[in-house]
Amino acid sequence: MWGHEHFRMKPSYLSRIADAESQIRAIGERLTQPRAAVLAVLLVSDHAITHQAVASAIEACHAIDRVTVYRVLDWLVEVGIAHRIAGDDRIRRFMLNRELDETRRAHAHFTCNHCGQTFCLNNMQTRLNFKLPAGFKPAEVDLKFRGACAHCS
Amino acid sequence: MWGHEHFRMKPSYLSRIADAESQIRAIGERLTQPRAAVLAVLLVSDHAITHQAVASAIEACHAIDRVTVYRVLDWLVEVGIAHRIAGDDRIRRFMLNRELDETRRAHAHFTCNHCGQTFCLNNMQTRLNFKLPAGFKPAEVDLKFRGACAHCS
DNA sequence: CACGCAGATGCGACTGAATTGCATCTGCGT
DNA sequence: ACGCAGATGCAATTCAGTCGCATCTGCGTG
Repeated sequence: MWGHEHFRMKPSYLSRIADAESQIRAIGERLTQPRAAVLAVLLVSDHAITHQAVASAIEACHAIDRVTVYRVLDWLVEVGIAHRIAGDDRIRRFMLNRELDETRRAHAHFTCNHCGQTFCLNNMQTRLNFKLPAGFKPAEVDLKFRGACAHCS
Repeated sequence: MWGHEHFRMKPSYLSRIADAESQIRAIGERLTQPRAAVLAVLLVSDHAITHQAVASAIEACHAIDRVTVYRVLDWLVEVGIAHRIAGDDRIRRFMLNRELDETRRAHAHFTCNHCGQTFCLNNMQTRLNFKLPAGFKPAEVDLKFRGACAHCS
């Protein structure tokens, strides 16, 4: 039920290395091979993936250190290219930001109880009118669904 | 900034041991000393607390095994007395269910970026009208806020 | 009230995600 | 081509949570 994180990830991320490189250059950050590889892996994934999945995908082609993958993922979050999702299983998943400033605004994620995948619902039409207790000032909102995804239901 | 999980927890949970015991008996479950102690700790906490915080609170009075605390917390969730909150820091926090059937319905939590505490906003008036992509069938909804809490803002 | 046992506890060892320290290497501006 | 700030690789470590197993105990039964 779990553990098949990448079955909907295209066979290779190599085709997107060039895209990744130009995206990194575009924001004026230092371009390195690990950074391009990690970003390329995220580019070909349509759902949030774990550090493990990223590392495995790259290791199929190049040797790369696990720690470097951790650091590059953190860096991608830092520079605003990707965001991190804290799962109930204590494993962090990463996904590209499709919209500008997505990190600071409201997120919506859907985790499938069957295939275990986490999707990012950025195109969702949501209006939540909440009334927080007095004094509570939210900076970020994270809306998380659990259930059956479109492929498993 | 982090690490002071219990500053708003009353000095001792011992005054609530009796309450805890009767609550456990009321649901027809086996009453043991660790179960009463863990439940009593949750009873005196107004926010979600970690396994660590529960264990420390009890160890100040009785000796108790870390693993037992884990098992009792899981058991409390299982029987519907408490619920678990997955934090961004990969640490699970536990809190009593104030309303019946709270576990299955929508949750709302607020994590303060200043004091690190997680509050349960069960009295929140929220109506979220969301339109998920076709085929996605949510079973649970979890709404998480991050920002400044009433005491830190 | 003693007995028996299912199930709870205690203890030690283990897992696996994530982090840290440090030596080495490399992208990139000069 | 050169130099160095910052990125990488590697080994060791941390820490929440889990597992296996021996022992103990709550509680129903005779």
